[in-house]
Amino acid sequence: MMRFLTTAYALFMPELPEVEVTRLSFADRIQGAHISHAQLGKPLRWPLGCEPQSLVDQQVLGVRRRGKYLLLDLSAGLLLMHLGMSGSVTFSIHTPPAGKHDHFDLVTNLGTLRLHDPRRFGAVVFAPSQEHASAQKLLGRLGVEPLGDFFNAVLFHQALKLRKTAIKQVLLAGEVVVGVGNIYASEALFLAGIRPTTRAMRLSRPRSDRLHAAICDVLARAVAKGGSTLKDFSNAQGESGYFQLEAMVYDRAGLPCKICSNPIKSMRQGQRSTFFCAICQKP
DNA sequence: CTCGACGCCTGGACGC
DNA sequence: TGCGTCCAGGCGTCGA
Repeated sequence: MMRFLTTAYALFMPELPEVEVTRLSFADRIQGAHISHAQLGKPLRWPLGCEPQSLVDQQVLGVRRRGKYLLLDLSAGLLLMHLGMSGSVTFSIHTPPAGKHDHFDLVTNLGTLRLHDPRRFGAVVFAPSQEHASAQKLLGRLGVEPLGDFFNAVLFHQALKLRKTAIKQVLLAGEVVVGVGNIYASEALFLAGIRPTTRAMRLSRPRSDRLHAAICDVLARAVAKGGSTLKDFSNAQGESGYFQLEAMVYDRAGLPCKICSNPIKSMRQGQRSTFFCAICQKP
């Protein structure tokens, strides 16, 4: 994790907590703003879905989050933003010239919302409404919010019983629960003592309960930590600091487990790196 | 239907 | 120094 903390903030992988903290960093300040200009840079993951000009004169009614999507409610539609794996968003009174990796500006009377994304896996998509096909294509299959009221142990276990795939893949797929990316999936499974390769349907109710609790715990702690990071940045013009909990297993291959000292193992699952402790995490 | 593989994109690490 | 190669990954898409 230190490697990430010492490298460029822009290469930090935004998972749900980072997106939520980003939202918190500007949601209040942009509410009610009138859009005066919208500008695209290089192509992002998906096309905007409208001419930037058609965003002008709309009002920003509020900012919500669904999974890793930021949802800006506009007076005539919905603007979906995704940070991909290298994106960051700032909301600032000032509008400095766009840099090499600044690919979207939403200029309003209250400030400029800017997406900075070196790898351009991120996206900004406009949909006439949340129910519109262009929005539902992205939001329609998302699972429950892990920090919301509907993420409960009973339903979680029921959903897992229907999946034959490895539990880590199920978490990453986002169809049962959203927002758990590659880092927090490894971390939550470690906290729950579950081997990432264990098939979801094989998890007993008690183990499923432990995973449910671990997901809630790791994400809530990360949001809290991000919130405190945010406070430190609040005198700046809304830069959202990236942050991460100190990892127990992620990116620690070969290093001693912080619980049992056995070397952390790494493997590939579905083209993704997975880290686990073979002693602390049972199949 | 489910499941796994692929590709998009760039910067940093690393080898020669 | 400079170049080539590999790697990181969210998630839609495609093929089996």
